[in-house]
Amino acid sequence: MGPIGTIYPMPVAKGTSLDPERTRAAMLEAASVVFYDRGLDGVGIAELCASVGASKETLYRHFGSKDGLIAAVLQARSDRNNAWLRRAAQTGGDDPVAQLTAVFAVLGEWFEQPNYRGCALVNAATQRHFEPARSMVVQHLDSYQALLTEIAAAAGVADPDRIGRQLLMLLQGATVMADHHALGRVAADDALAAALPLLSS
Amino acid sequence: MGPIGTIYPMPVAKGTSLDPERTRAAMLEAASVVFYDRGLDGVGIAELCASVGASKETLYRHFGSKDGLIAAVLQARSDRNNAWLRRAAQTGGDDPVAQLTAVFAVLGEWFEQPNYRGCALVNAATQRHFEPARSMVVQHLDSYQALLTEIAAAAGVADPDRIGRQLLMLLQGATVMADHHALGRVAADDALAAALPLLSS
DNA sequence: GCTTGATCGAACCGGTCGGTACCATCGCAA
DNA sequence: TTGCGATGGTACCGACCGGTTCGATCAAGC
Repeated sequence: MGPIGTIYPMPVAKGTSLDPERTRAAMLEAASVVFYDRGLDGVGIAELCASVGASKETLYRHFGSKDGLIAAVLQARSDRNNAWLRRAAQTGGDDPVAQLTAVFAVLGEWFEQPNYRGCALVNAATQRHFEPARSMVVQHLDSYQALLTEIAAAAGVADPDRIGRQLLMLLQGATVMADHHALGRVAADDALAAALPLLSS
Repeated sequence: MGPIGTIYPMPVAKGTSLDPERTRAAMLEAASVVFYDRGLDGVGIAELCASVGASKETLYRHFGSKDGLIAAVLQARSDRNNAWLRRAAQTGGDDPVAQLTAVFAVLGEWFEQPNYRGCALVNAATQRHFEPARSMVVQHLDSYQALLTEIAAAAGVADPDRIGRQLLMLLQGATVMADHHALGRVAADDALAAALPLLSS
């Protein structure tokens, strides 16, 4: 594993303020990419700061600690992924089947990206045993489950909560298999095929 | 996280040979427990050796390196888990439905164990990026998938490979959800309920 | 009894990492 | 022009970790 490519080339030299928020966002984005790709413990603070052309002091002023940075990264990932899925579901209009199909369609696109490494939240909870990660992954999965339960309820199933859990199982199972096997879009297609009958129960 | 409890109290003092194989097995067992509970990087060689009353030199003579120890631990885990599932499936006799029901029944028991932390192989591949873990988790999932595909084929489904993948998705999804939520046996029951219709397709 | 091999315990080494401190620098506002 | 706040760069610290080495110890076989 080589060093990180410079994502946000800070143009100016030493004491430029530029914009604290932009610096913070650049750190967040770089950390998000590299933590996802190489793991939470696979990259040090020094290398991360060097990749964005910032100093460690600046990072610690913005995030307080590495755990603080990790928490911010995971929160941003969770928010973005949830927005992706909900926006996809909205493209399905009022039809629950179309909503679910759209959700698994974007999952399939995600699975085929070359840098796909599974769910960042679940991975983080596995890699680190500090509490923020544990609670954030639970909250993250709850958000997914809420969306799937809404779809199930709209389809008029007998037990929306149960169907929501089963749909989330298929989603998470496909996420894992697409990571370790090179299934790509096939994983999403298989999951959708197994999921659709659940909406008619 | 306190120190590791002594699992295999070496009774004798210094130069006892006792049995090299027993010493090796004790190290393997202790490492398996603590790696699963606290993560591959969450415990050091020194603490691990102290917990079994062995010296680092002995560990390195048996396993060569920490990665060698990890590989041995993962191989043992994979073999044991596969044996569990296959033995469970055999209790279902010739009935594919009974076989699948038995498989998810043992999964449910596993999920409810207080030290349950998800699939050790998948977790390991997430925590470390060295190749043995990557290839071993693929082989591990392939073994699961082979069993499930056999069951699907015995049920006479149209596309056993596809059904096998879908069953594995449910299994892995339940494994993840039982870890992060406190679902326990419910996860296995939900997964089985979603899996059974797949055998009639 | 002597040799051989396995073992423990402890010291040691080189490297890495998270985090802190200090200073020179720069933009910007007064 | 002056001062202030944010910054980059660098050195540093203490802790931990994987791995090696060495001497002392003990059991077993010849």
